[in-house]
Amino acid sequence: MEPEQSAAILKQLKLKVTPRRQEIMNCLGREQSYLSADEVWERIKPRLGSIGLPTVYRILDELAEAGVITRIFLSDRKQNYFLCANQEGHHHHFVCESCRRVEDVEQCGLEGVSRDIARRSGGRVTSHILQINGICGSCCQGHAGAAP
Amino acid sequence: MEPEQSAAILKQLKLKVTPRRQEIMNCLGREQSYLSADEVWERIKPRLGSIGLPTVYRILDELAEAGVITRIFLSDRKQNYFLCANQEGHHHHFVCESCRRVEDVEQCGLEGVSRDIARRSGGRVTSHILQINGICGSCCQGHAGAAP
DNA sequence: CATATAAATGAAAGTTATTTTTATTTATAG
DNA sequence: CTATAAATAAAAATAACTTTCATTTATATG
Repeated sequence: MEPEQSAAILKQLKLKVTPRRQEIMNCLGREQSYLSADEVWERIKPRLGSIGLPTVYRILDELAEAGVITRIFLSDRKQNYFLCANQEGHHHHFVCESCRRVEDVEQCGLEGVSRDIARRSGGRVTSHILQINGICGSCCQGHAGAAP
Repeated sequence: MEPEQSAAILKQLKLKVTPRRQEIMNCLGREQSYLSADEVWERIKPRLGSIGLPTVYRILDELAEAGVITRIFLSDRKQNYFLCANQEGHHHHFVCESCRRVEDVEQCGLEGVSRDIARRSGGRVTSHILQINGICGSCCQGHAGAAP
């Protein structure tokens, strides 16, 4: 992720463009997989001299609330975050349980569900969580049958 | 949930049929909304005389892993659990952000996604998380516009 | 450019959900 | 009934995450 892009995203969110925020976005943007708050911290510390862990938590939470980064749900309770190169258009993610790589899943098909809920019960849909888990192509080939 | 049903479910999972496990399933089965481990603990303590909190955590985790109960994802990091009366057929849940009630969502439409991933990248889908959040019908009517 | 101000961050301490460990108890197969 | 493997209690530990408040910094405005 280019510095200009992260700056633009932050400005759009009415957040100040600070080195910490940009560095966190750059760090996640370099990865094709998700990272925990702790992992982000370890990676950006040398680049910034120093940064407090609460700052990392705060920024990750802000960006996730704003929808810039995606929370990845795993069986351990830790929160993990992924910054998708594709910042446009509603889509979801396929998460490889073996190598942690995240791929886009274009198909969503939840517009129909929202309509159904509204029609059936008079309710209103505000958000949804969709995450596909599995073994990615290269992991399937690399060690066929090694899936958990 | 009837005692016979919980016993049958536990036997099918090769888990011992213990009073603690049954009481936890009964407790969740009585609710139309999700509960945290702590809430389950408070509710079953008087019925069992005493039970340790780690036991509650262990049993909830077992049942969730087995797919008998569903983890509900909220913005606070706490784990919450829901036991669906409908134990047959693949489906998902609509969670009311206002009253915590959980309703079934029959439509899923993820079979196509699995096929797509397999075709496009050679990957394999093992599971998926889908949760619809919103305001349920009665909350919408009860206090129209009171949604967060 | 200078500066006022609201937002952002650091540092340290605190909170709490969740887990681990080990000894004891209990469900169940035979 | 009895053996045994699984389940539970109790207490302590862990670690993810938050809070607080003093200090610093980005940025709007003159």
